Amino acid sequence: MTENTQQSPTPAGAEPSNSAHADLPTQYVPAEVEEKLYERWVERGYFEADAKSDKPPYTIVIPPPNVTGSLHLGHAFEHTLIDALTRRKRMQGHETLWQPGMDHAGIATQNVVERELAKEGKSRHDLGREAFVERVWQWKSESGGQISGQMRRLGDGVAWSRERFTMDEGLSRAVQTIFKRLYDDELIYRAERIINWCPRCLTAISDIEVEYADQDGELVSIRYGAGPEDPDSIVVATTRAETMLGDTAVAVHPDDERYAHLVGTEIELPLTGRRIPVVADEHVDPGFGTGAVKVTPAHDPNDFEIGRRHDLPSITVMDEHAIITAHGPFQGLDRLEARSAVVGALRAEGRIVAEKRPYVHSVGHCSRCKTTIEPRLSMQWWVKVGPLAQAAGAAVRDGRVAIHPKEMESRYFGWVDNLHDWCISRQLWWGHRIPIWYGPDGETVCVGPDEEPPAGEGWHQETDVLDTWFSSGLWPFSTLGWPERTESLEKFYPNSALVTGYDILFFWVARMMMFGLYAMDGTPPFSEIVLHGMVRDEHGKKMSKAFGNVVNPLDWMDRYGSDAVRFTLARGANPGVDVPIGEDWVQASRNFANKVWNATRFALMNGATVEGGLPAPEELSSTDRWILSRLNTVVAEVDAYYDDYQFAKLSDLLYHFAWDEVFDWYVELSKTTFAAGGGAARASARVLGEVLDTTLRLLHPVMPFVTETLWTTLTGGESVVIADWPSDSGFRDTAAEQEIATLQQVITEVRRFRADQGLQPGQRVPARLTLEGTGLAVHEAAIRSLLRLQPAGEDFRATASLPVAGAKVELDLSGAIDFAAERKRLAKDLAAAEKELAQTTAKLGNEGFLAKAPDHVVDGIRARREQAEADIARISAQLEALPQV
RNA sequence: GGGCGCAUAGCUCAGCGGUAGAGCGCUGCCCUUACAAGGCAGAUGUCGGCGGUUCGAACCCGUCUGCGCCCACCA
Repeated sequence: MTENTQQSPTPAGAEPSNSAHADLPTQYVPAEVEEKLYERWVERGYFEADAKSDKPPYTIVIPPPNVTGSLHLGHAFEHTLIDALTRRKRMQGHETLWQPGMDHAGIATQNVVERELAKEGKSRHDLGREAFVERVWQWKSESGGQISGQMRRLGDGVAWSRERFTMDEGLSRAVQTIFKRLYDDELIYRAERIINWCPRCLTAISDIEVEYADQDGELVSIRYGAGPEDPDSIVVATTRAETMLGDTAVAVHPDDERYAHLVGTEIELPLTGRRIPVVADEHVDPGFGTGAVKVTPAHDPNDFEIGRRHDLPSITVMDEHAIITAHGPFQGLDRLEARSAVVGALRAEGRIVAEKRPYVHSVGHCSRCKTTIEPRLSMQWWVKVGPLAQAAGAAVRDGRVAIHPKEMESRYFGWVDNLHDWCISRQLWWGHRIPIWYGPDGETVCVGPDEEPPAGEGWHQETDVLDTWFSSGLWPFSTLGWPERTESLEKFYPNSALVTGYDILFFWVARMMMFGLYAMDGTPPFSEIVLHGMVRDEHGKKMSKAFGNVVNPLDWMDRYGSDAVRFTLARGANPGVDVPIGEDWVQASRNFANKVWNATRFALMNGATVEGGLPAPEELSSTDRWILSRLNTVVAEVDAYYDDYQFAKLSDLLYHFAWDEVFDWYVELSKTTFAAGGGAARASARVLGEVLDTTLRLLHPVMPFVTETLWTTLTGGESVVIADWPSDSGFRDTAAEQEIATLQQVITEVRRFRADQGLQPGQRVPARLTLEGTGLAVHEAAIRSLLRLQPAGEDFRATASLPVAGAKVELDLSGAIDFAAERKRLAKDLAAAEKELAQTTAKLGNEGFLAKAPDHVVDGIRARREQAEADIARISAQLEALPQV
């Protein structure tokens, strides 16, 4: 962009000036303006939020991206929505905060840095904890900038001065504070349980970090007992044969008569020489398999519960790498090697009585590295979620928090109502270290943020860190300074809306609800939860590296501009539904941006202005009144869509209003007015200025860059970022709307005729217009211009007559006309109209319909019948007007 | 095993009780002095199948088929 965006506007009443558009090239080139505009916005502080402001607050926090990552189209999509919401609210006069920041993303980040180390042939253990963490910080400082750079490219209007990181000192303090409070309230505790263990990441993970997938396995049935001849042997089935090394019982249902005599006895566990008890437990389904279950308390969550009920020992047979530790021939084998080795050994003993393979069952995998999860008995820290989850459910049930789209509520309730305690400890080095200190005599002390850890011999801090979602759960208030009661916290908490993908409803949203309600004395963290879908490719397929359909948004932004990418994403954003996106569609959006650009250029060339008040309606042409009436309707509709988070609807509406109505009709109709000059031209120039000014402001939240360039050029205003959001003036002119609709009908019909006749679009045709009684007389010049009609000369000889909507257009086609084709076409139209007439007449003769249908429907049918009658008359007249061949 | 959702034009999707829509794609004509990244005109659908409710169903109910997603201690 050049300096002239800062020029003062065309003076009121001046002749159309060419100065403003002089430097606007004929095509919009995003790369030339976007970066400069963004830097200007930031320099001027438009995106900063003032806690002291007396404007009403509007707050949205960024779903913090992983520091090590880079933005993908999903982020671009999410940011487009958030940015659009906040930009609109800013224009509406709110003190707007779009809180930026990033997440330390515990496991994910640690994995990335470990991979880097692996390239150097090192492991984190070679560095040691301290050096490793230092290395991660270094990595963070290198890659964190990448994301903010991408956000700038996107045009994200975030308050950069407030950028936060979940491992910041302040946020760490928030973590420590809430941990301490939860601990003191006995909502955090330590317990030994079966947890989901990732043998690759070497840490516990929570239930929702496990992804289940159907997988082929082998179900083997094993005879426990003295041997095949033993009448009291019991057959059990398993897909994880290696765990039998840790079996400490066989369980049967208490009512199962087949096994009743064995309950309380002991049975031989093959391969081990051990004898294990047979217990009766309700959990066993007597109808499944043989009705008997092997029990491995140390390696299966169900078995753990059974073991607890029957006071069974737990025998751990695998280490943290899932290598067999049990003494014997299997020691040192990996779990899969052990599985086949155990089955082989059992088979050799004749103890395998049945095998079923493939046997499809659901297997859990680490969501971070896809390694098969190994249930493992271990000591971990837990959040007792009962009371927290109940409050989180209640806040939505009683309407304090709304979920959009509403269908997602059932998922939310299903989760918070059936939540198991949350395992929050991770055996990682990157993260918030749990503020617990253990004493020499087994004491446990939770250390608050301002407290000194216990000193002295034998005290040491817990080595585990917290689940990364523990800190992101505090994000809506930790970023505002909590636990301090800062001005920002007072001003911007609760947040207004929370915009994020439905995929992290449980991971993040539910946790924020729980922590927000708990930490902020029952005030939910936000009042609206807006869940968007996932970005997919143009065929609706998930984007993934494996499919090779991953798109780098920067690539598209480079080629088509940020506005095009944003507009495409917004236009696909139906609530809660996945959004497919393809390059063709981005091109279409780029074309739209270019269209807006050129329409504004045209307007400027014709003196469009925003100076002075709008002329009174009675001083305006019906064309002007029509577009102003439509404009205000659109303003109201866009507002309604925004309030309902209907981004696709509002984008589509603006696209069609701008392109179809303003550019293709209003601008075209106004060309003759501008050409004629005078008062009417000045009035239209003012109206066009008004329409563009408003349309650009309406478009700005979804297309910030092109609208900024054009709006400042058009209005001379400082920036559309801080312009007022348009409001519906209430002006409506249905008569003008009707008149223009008729005008459009006439023009379309004649154009159709011309096209059917093979007349070249630019070819001038002598014509006589009869417009009396149609109300269209004032539009004669425009009609002639749009239809390329010349005045009828002395030798005028009409060869085609088109009566349309009461108007009559006689064309002198000098014999070039294809009457047969036209007759055929009109006959087809006539048949359609007659069918319509028959249908509507039948309907109006239906007593049930008349009795039960609402008035407006009946009136609608009447109108259709009248229209059909009119069409028949019109087409008949056209047919008659055709010369007989 | 439980729950939710989706099947509408070639593709991707709106519409969710009263004449079947959009974008892209497609066909024809045009560089009509803002824009060919454009203009004008046009073609295209037994709204997944079968029943039912209704004066009227793409829309409501039932059912079948095919997909997708979420949840679950599927030994």
